[in-house]
Amino acid sequence: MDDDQLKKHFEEIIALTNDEYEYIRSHFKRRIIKRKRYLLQAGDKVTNTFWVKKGLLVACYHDESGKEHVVQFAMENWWITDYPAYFSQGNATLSIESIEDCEVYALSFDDREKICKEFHKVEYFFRKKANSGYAALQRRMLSFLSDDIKGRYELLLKQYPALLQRVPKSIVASYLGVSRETLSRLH
Amino acid sequence: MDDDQLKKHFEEIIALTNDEYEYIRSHFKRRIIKRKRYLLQAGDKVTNTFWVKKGLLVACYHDESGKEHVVQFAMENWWITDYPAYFSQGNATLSIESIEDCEVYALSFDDREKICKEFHKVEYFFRKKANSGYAALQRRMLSFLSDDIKGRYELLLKQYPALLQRVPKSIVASYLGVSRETLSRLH
DNA sequence: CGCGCGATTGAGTAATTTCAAATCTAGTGG
DNA sequence: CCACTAGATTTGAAATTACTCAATCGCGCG
Repeated sequence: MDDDQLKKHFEEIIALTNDEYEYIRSHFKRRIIKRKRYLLQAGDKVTNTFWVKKGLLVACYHDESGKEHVVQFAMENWWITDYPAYFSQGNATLSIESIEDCEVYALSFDDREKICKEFHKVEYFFRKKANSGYAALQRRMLSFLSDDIKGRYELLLKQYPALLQRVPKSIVASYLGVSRETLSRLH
Repeated sequence: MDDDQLKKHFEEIIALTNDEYEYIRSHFKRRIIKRKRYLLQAGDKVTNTFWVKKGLLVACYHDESGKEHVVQFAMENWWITDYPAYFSQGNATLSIESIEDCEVYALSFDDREKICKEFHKVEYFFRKKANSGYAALQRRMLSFLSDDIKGRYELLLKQYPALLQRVPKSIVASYLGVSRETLSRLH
């Protein structure tokens, strides 16, 4: 019914027997969404985090004036949700929108805590994920502090060249914290 | 010889027997540093993360032009290191400097992994810490994307009022990503 | 062919930076 | 108690950068 891409994803960090994997897998709910749909909307209670099997999504914040600010991308094998809301089991500040048709696997907060309790190595897996996510976000933060727009764009280009092929420039601009016109004038 | 502030810190998240705590505690090395000293310098191999018992420090990046960019603060009960370098056991891009006289406890990467392996609940503790750190950093990132300088300053003021009493404004300005002159002109 | 969306370009405006100078403040020694 | 100094903060003015708004361009698709 489904290939073992999720299994491979876990096995990049921890070893799993088939039984263990099947058990873990049973806590995920498959979700198919079309391009340009909301997986999560600001205000919703955030119960799930999503592992992306296929497709591309963005987490963004809509400010009072209606402007959209891109907080996070997620493509294949990345995880996405409104983390501050997820961890505190509160309501979303962010929205998550699909840029392409997507296949994602939802894992609820409670189930995540449950499988972390049940398997020490799953706890380890998510600790490692959290650590690398933090490191990546800190690099982005540092780039905001010390690079000009061109430098930020080039870092993104270097780190995720594939992403820029798939995301409209206006959304890239928002991720970089500049207007689309300014991004367009870089060269 | 030392009070149990570190124990209390762990016990905000997990329960520990005295023996367990003493064992965990034995992996930390106490380090005293005076104001305006480097705990870590760019280029050093990063082996430790530091829990702050007393004092205040900043992690900052010195760019080619010599400008200083503040990536992180740490005061009592916070943790600080150059995380990207620590997790990859590489060399520091950041420096860590004390703003006040400090007492910190160093935990090496290897020891951290060791006690995480030995105690499931310690793994849990550090996963929770990583999660809340990530959420906080994402809030800061979002503030950079969607707030103007005044908004960013007010958020910092709201979240960490005590911090602003202890940190020179020029360093706060750097943390906010603006020149000290601009911060000074806010009112 | 024409529509619609994304990307680019132009021009004027607003915000921030830089550099320089002035002011304030806490600590020190007379 | 006062003068002095070093460091931090504030203020001023010019230069730079990015923004906004508007118009145009380019391209894929019905």
